[in-house]
Amino acid sequence: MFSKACEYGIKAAVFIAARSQEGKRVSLNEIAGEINSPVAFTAKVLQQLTRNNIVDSVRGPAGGFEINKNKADKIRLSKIVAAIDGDSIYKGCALGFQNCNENLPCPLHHKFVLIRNELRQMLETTSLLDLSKDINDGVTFLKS
Amino acid sequence: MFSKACEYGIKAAVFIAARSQEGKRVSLNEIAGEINSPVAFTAKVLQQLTRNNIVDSVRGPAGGFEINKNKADKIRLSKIVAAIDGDSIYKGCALGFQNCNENLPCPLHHKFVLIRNELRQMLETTSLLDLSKDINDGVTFLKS
DNA sequence: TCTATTTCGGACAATTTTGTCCTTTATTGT
DNA sequence: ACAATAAAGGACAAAATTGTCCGAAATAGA
Repeated sequence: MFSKACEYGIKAAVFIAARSQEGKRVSLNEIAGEINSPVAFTAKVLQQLTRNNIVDSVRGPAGGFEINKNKADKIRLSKIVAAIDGDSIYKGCALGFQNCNENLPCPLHHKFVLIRNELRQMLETTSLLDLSKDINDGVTFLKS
Repeated sequence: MFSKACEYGIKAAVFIAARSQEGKRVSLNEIAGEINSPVAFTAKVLQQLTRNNIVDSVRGPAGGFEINKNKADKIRLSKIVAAIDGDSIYKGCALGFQNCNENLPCPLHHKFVLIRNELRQMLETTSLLDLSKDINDGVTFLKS
């Protein structure tokens, strides 16, 4: 479904958002520890999120990553996924055709339309605020 | 979503099923030409399908691949996907956790359950016969 | 200013996926 | 038996993804 990079990206963003809601900035090491990901690789993913203005980074002592408290509700999952994996998972053809559509449908086109739209809907309506609340309420988890 | 190998596998299986419904056996070269895939790589994918008893192969002159006319309605898309990519796309966690469930849900678990079930439902109910009919009726296509 | 901390960024390495080439094996027709 | 055809299978190559390492740049505090 999602690439490893994207999985880490989503987990990291959710964790950063959760801590940011509580007014706390988190470091790369904290993040990697919390989401159980390779530190250096996670750093690369975080760079992508930073360049895409999804998270803000601060260098130096007591630096780290954060997400503006008031912006978490405006950052949708689709933005994170698009920044790392592109939007083909929720916009593209199931069989990889570039120009699959109602007029030139692939064998799965009609069967897949509903699923893709539902996935798209989910990604485009779910915000980091939603997800971070669940984490802070202890009803969802970033580790197994 | 699906790997390239799986995309080729689905396309190839649909094409073989379509031709088999018309009593025709098809060669590797015909298949690769029809679905626009690299010949040698497609051969590997077809081997996987053959080993999994999804298609039958016949060597020698006038040989090729076929799918028993009466079995096409019993072969579900899920079987093909599972043979090539495994079942994690329609059974696994969106964030890659091995033990994500109602008791230990990842941040996306509840939002993803519906989508995954719908995908699973689609893959487990769609047969090669269904898909091959559309091809033979000229309402869906294997090439762009 | 100096040091410690932390992200940034480039280069590199390992692994997986994708793709190629060539030999072997089976089968058919002559 | 022989030649031609087509899949099977092994070895290898290229590309993409995942992951590591290390020095540079920025920043805060002493």
